[in-house]
Amino acid sequence: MCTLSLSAPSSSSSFSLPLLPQIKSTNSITIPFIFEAKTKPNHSIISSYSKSSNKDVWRKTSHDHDRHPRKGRNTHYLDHSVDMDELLRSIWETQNEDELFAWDIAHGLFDEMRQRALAPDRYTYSTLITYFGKEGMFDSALSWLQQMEQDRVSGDLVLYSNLIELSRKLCDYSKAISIFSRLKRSGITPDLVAYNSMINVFGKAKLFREARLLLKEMKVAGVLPDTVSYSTLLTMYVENQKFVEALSVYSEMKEVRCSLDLTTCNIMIDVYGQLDMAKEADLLFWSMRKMGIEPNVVSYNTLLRVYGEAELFGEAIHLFRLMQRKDIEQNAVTYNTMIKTYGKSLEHEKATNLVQEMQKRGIEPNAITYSTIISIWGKAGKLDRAAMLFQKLRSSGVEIDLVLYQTMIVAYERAGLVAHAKRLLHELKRPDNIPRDTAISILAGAGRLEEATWVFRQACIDGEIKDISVYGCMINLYSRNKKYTNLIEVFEKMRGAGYFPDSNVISLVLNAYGKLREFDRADAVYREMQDEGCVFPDEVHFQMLSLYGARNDFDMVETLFERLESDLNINKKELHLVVAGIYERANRLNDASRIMNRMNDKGLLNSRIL
DNA sequence: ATAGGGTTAG
Repeated sequence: MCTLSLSAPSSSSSFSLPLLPQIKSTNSITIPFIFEAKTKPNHSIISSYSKSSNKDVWRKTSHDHDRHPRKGRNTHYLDHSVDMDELLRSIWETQNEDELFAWDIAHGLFDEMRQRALAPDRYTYSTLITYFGKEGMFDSALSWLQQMEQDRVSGDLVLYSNLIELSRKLCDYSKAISIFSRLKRSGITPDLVAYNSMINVFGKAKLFREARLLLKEMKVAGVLPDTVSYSTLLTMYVENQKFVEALSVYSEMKEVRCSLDLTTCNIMIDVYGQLDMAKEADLLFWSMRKMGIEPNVVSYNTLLRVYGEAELFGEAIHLFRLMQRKDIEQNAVTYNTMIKTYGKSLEHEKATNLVQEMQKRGIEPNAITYSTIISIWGKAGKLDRAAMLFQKLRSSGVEIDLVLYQTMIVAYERAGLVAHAKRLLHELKRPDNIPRDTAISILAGAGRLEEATWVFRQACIDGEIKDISVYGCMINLYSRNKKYTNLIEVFEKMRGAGYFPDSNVISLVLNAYGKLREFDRADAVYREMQDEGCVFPDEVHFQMLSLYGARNDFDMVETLFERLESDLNINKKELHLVVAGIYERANRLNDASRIMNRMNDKGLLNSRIL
């Protein structure tokens, strides 16, 4: 389990770095022991204790060696960062429960290297950053990056790629983009995998244009996009329901003779299905073998869903049983899909039977199975059965996730049992059996302002917010309810925890600052995020323009307008319309028409921008 | 010397 560093780390007196967690003095005894243990590069000592997560064992053994902590130690191992790497690995293998402990040791080593005039090189930093990052101690990892840049040690592709991957896994896409721009600024050419990661990041950040532009950039940089590049792009469009765009990417792929593979086919079967092109989906599936691609369980499951959604119930059940006859792997997804299809064809008994069948075959039903069947039973008027299952799941300790809860609430509401629905919502306030993150997301999603606020505050105090999306949920909730002060409070907590806001959050935050007439702070956030290398969708820039307009700061409107006008990525027509609109609202009609004329002069009226 | 990317079910 990763532990996230959630509190804003404060600087410690012994080191000059910003962003450092405070070092607990009680841990200091452990550092000498690490030095002792590695007196000779003797990994066995460390690894033998690394099996134990009990720090007392460490201390006891340290004592057994009966040496003075800071005397007579031999630190040859510090000459090479490989040893450092090995050492850190050992430390982390102890699964130690305290991140400050790890930080303490790493810093002790680092300090030691400095004292011995051993210059930390990029491998030292790479090791530190990778390990802190992998442990989810992202702020610590970044502060090492800062230290590295201060030391004028240049990072390399591996290091930056690691950081990008880390941000991606934490869903901190703005940060990933920021690191990517840092990478390029330091003169490194990303390779194919790095580019593909970034296509994914831009997609997740919903920066569609930037993702597509990356393909062009790759070609310029001499890195040819491959099947993964294209399928990443396809996925981006699919995730955002832009199926027509996906089709166009697919045809471009074939145009440039980029080869198809299993994943691409699976994605495209899905796309055809979503576009109600079941026939094409069917055709693609059954021609895969001719292309030398063996369909896998994902291909089957996807086609199964396409059949179901097209109400081709005969085909669906036929395919489902064909898989069994031909001994093709079936999994929970297969069953869940088929159960859903039976729900659609109003055969809820058959759906119920399938739940039993999967259990008999050792395929464990999961939260999706349960919420599917609860929903089916609810619609079939078997609410008692649904409620009983839900109760049983809760008492059996199965993790109740967000959708499962909501399904049951919706089932109650459908049946007119509003009191029951309310009771469930109320229970979320007592987080005995539900993770706080989950509870907050449900409460916020259900628009329960007070309950969500209460649980969120508690969870912050207890340091239980582990998921960046929780902040987004709360910010959305406050925005919907025009609680701008609360919104800013959440935003500040989010920044304090080291997270970067995504474009949606930025946009809501700028809006909130605008409503509170805190224009300077809006401006500061906008600049800060840009300095960090964040890329904004056009809307965010336009919003900032509007804020300057609302403050009657037309100098800033003009300055930003000029800058955006020279930015190739901005939609120029919309930019002019937005600025003209700002002047119009301020009753500066001369300026408005000046902007409109400028637009017409440039022939932007009918131009298509990317 | 160090690593890393894309697909299915509520």
